[in-house]
Amino acid sequence: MEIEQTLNEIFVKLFRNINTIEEQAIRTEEYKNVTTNDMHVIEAIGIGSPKNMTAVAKELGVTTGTLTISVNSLVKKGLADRVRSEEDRRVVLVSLSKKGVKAFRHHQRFHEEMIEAVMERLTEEEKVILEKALKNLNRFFRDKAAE
Amino acid sequence: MEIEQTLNEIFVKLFRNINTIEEQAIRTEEYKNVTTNDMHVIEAIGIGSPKNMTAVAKELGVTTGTLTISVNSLVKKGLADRVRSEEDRRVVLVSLSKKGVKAFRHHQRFHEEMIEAVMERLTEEEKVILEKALKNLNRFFRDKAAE
DNA sequence: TGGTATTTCTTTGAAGGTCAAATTTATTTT
DNA sequence: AAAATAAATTTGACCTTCAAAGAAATACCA
Repeated sequence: MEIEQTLNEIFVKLFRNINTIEEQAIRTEEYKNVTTNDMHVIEAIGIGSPKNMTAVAKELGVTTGTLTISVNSLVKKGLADRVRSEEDRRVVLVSLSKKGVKAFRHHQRFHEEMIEAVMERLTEEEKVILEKALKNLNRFFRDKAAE
Repeated sequence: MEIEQTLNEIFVKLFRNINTIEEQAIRTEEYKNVTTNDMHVIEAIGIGSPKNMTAVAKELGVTTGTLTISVNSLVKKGLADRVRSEEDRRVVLVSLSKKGVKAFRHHQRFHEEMIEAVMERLTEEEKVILEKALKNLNRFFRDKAAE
């Protein structure tokens, strides 16, 4: 009972504030004008080879129309480059600029820190249990989404 | 290494999709026009005695201007009632309507289901470990917010 | 008491993010 | 070549948010 209560409180806080929390982590001096959405799009573009709009939109689960607007923002801020494909001139390829890659790595560090914080003072055995619980959570979300 | 990787993937998904996930859970036939934000405000108003705008805004971490707009939406949808206080006529008291209370309980069930899903196949000992990890996460967020 | 300050809430203006539907441009199919 | 399909952008509408300004009521104090 006690634990269910604690879990519930944590989830409520998490759901309610997750955007704000992440936003605060992102908006340091250097990345003052980078929004959470910008950062999510940066993550989805990634540091590999350029991707077309449809692929990125699909990964993010947004329409391409929405992604167009997001990428406009990134390009305006100098975080991403947008190039028409030579093979198929309908296709637009997006990739991170130098500055974008830097932002990507910065955000990766935030994730790493978060994971370290969660793992803090957990033994290997305990980590395995945590993983199991989180996989349950993931499955719950997948099932919910499929409903 | 393996576990860190899994955790990272789960967190990325969680951060990116948490709103969508919750939205999908909320928007069943009966609550088609209830947004995630509506639901968060409903949670903050709660089923106890009426609350004034400032208190609810503070709990949600938004400005009172924002809350005014949110409450407009709830009132328009018949989910909340808004009454001027008799003691202090500057104060506006908001409370859930019958329909609002019903929505509140509906969302509570979503939380319960989620927690059940996470707890699935965890022993009591394992639950304690999960709680420990989530408290770490909570502390991390609190520290980040305070920075 | 009467005027100033403070408090509570709402309004306004601006900016992001989102979608569905319409449009444009390019490629594929027939 | 014409029609169908595909990729991306544009448009119009809605929701959420904030900061700043405004309105109304209460508190303070001289």
